[in-house]
Amino acid sequence: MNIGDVSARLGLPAKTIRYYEDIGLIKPLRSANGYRSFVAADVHRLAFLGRARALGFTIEDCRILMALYKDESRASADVKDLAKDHLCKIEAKIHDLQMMHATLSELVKSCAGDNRPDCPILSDLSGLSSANS
Amino acid sequence: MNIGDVSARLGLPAKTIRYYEDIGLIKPLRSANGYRSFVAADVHRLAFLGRARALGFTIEDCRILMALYKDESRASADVKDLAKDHLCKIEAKIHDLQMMHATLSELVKSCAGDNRPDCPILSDLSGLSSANS
DNA sequence: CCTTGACCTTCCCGTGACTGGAACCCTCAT
DNA sequence: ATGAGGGTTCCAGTCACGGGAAGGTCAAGG
Repeated sequence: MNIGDVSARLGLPAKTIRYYEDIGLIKPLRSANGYRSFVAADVHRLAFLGRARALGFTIEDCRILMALYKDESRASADVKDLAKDHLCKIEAKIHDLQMMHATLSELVKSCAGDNRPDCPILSDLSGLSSANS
Repeated sequence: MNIGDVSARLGLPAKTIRYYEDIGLIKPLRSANGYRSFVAADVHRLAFLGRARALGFTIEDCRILMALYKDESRASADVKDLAKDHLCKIEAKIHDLQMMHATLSELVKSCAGDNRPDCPILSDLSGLSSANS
């Protein structure tokens, strides 16, 4: 299989696949013409990568996860710890975003949104702690 | 005021302040010795920037927001539109993260986390759609 | 006067995970 | 022969800074 076929089958951009080879995550063989030649195992690794990335794991996490996957004597605790760690980071990000969302949606709600210049959003950003309530 | 004072007062790293000057967000004067010399207006702009960035606005959004702030004939609708747009992006990110969180926490929950190798997390990543239920 | 240490300056490289684009090669059909 | 549609490499850019080197400046202490 050429890179285009793999790309279409997995929904991963060819650029991304080349990048993954660059950083050593996959090592596809080459055809006589220099084209990358992907076998089933390569496709499987790429699919694994795609799913792990879709869950938000970093590339380095993926490297570790694939090593654990290959290691038949792994402890599932190691995998779980990695996943829990990642889960914490996700939770932290959600929390941060929810804080922003709360503040910003308050401001948006309180802004008239007409053609007059008065704007509580700008007032807040400029440091005027809405002293009109 | 020197950069260190401003940095301490606003909680913005000096590096960040220099970067903001680099990209034209602020234009502090220089003392005879070449040091940046911040006046109240600069500090105010930086504080504005700090708050906007804390709400997750991009630098380019900040540029627009500061222009709107300076423009006394602005329409608050323009500000509100920008903020609503940003709010949508935040909501999208939260949504994505919550999807990841849901999937991943299910997987974590179903993983024994002991010293045996069997691991539903790896099974899922490898493409085995948990066919044991 | 000299030194020390805390500031400040510029400049360049690195981050993460790609994406875009240029310049070129390979293959097949017309 | 020529064009379309693959593929290849390499370089630069993204975003918002952070790290660190090499060097100038300033106030205090010996």
